[in-house]
Amino acid sequence: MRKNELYEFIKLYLMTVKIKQNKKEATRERNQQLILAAAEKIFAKLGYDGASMSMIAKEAGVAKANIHYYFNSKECLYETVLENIVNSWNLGLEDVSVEDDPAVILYKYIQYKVILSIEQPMQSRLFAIEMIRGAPFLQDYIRTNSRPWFREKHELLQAWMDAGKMDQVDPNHLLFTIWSTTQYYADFEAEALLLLNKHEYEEIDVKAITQSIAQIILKGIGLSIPK
Amino acid sequence: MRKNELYEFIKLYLMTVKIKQNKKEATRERNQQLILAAAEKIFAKLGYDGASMSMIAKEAGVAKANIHYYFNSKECLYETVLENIVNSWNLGLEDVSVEDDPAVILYKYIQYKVILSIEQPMQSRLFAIEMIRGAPFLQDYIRTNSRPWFREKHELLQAWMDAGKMDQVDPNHLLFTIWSTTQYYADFEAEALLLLNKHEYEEIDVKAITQSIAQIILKGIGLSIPK
DNA sequence: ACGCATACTGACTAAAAGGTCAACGTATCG
DNA sequence: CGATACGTTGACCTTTTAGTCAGTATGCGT
Repeated sequence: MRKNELYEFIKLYLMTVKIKQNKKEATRERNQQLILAAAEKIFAKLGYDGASMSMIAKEAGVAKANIHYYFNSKECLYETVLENIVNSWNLGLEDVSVEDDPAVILYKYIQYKVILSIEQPMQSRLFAIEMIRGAPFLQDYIRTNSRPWFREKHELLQAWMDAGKMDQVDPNHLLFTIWSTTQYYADFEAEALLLLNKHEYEEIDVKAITQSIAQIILKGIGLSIPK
Repeated sequence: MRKNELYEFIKLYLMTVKIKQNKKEATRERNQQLILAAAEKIFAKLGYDGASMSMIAKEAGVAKANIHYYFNSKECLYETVLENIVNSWNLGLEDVSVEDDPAVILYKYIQYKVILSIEQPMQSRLFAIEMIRGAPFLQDYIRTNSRPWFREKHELLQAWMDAGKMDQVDPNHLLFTIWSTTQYYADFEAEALLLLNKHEYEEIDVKAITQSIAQIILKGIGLSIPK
C-alpha cells in the first residue's frame, strides 16, 4: 500500500501546490500576458526602436520597472513577442497529404491567411518589420524551424505536380506568392484602404479579397476554386 | 531688334548666373544628394526611429549640424526621401492604352518591378515601413497623387476586360497582387534568402522570380507569357 | 500572528537622442 | 582687397531613453 499512499500524497501535494500558487501564479501569468499583448501592439505600430518601454508599460497598465521584473530587457521582451507570433503561424497548412485535393487545400490556406491578415494585422506587421530589418532576432528560428516546414510543403507541392494534379511551377515562389498576396492586406492596410477609399475593411472585403487572390493563383497553377 | 537684344541679354545673364553659381550650387546639390542617399540607406535599414541623425551624418560624411542646415528636421529629411522614392515609382506602367496587349504590358510591368525589388530593395523597404506605420507622412501624397494613377489603371484593366482581352477580376486586387508579389523579394529578402538557403539573389533568380510570378498571375487572369 | 518570498513601484542614473548656436572657413562680387 | 553670403562644425542644450535599485506592499506557509 505504500505505493498507493505515495501516489495519494503526491496527488494531494500537487493539488495543494496548485491551489497555493493559484493567486500568485495567476497574477504572474495574467501580467505577463498583459505586457506581451501591449508589447505586440506597440511594437507593431511603432517598430522596435519607435516603441518605448514606458509606452508599453502604460498600455499594459503596469509600472515600467515591473516589465523589467518579468523581462530582463527590451530585446528580451521583443524576442518573446516575436517567437509567440511565429509559434502560432504555420498552422493552416498542416496535416496535408498528397492524396488531398490541392485546390481545396490551397483555397483554405489562402482563406485562412486572408482572415488572419484582416483580423490580426499587427502580428503580420511585426513580422514584416523584423524581416525588413534583416531578421536579426528571428533568423535562427527560421533556420531551425521554418526551413523544415518550408521543405515539407515544397515536397508536397512537387508531389502534386508530379501526380499531374496541378501545373509545374516553382514551389518556392508559389508559397512566396501566397504569403505576399495575403499579408499585403495587413502590412499595407494603409495603402490599400487609401486607394480603395475606405476607412476599414468590411466583412464583404474579406470575401472579395479571398476570392480575387484564390481566382488568380489557383487558375494560375491550373486549378479552379472548389465547390 | 529690342526683343532679340532682350533675349540675348537674358540668355547671357542666365549663363553668367549658372557659371557664377556653379561651384557653390554644385556643392549644395552634391551634399544634398549625399545626405539624401545616406538617409535612404539608414532609414531603410533601421526605420525612422532606429535611424539617428548622427548615423546619417556619418554615412554621408558630413557634420550632423550640416544636415540641419539643408533639412530643417529629421521629419523633413524623412519626408523628402520618401517623396523622392514615390516620385520615381509609378513608372513602368505609363503610356498604356486599351489597344495594347495586356499580356505584354503586364509582363513588362512585373519584370520592371521585380528588377527594381532586387536592385533597389531599400526603397521598397522604406516605403513598406511607412505603410506599416499607417502612412503618417505619405497619406496626403497617396490621396492626391497615387489615387488618380490607381483609378486610371483601374479603368485600363476594366477596359481590357470589357473588350474580352482578359478574365474578369477585380482590378484593385489584381494591382495589389502584382505589387505584393514583386515587392516581397525586397521587403522579405531576409526570409526568402534564408528559406532558399542563399546569401544573395543571383541574376538567374531575377529571371526565375519574374517567370514564376508572371506565369501564375498572367495565366490566373486568362493570359499567357508573351513571345 | 509572524516571517518570508514574491510582486511591485517611484525615483534615480547614464547614455543617447534631436536640435541649436556662435564661430570659423570659403567662394563670389563690387 | 574688403564685404557679404553661403557652407561647415564642435560644443552645448533639453528631452527621452533603457535600465537600476532601495524600499514598500502583498499574499503564502508555519
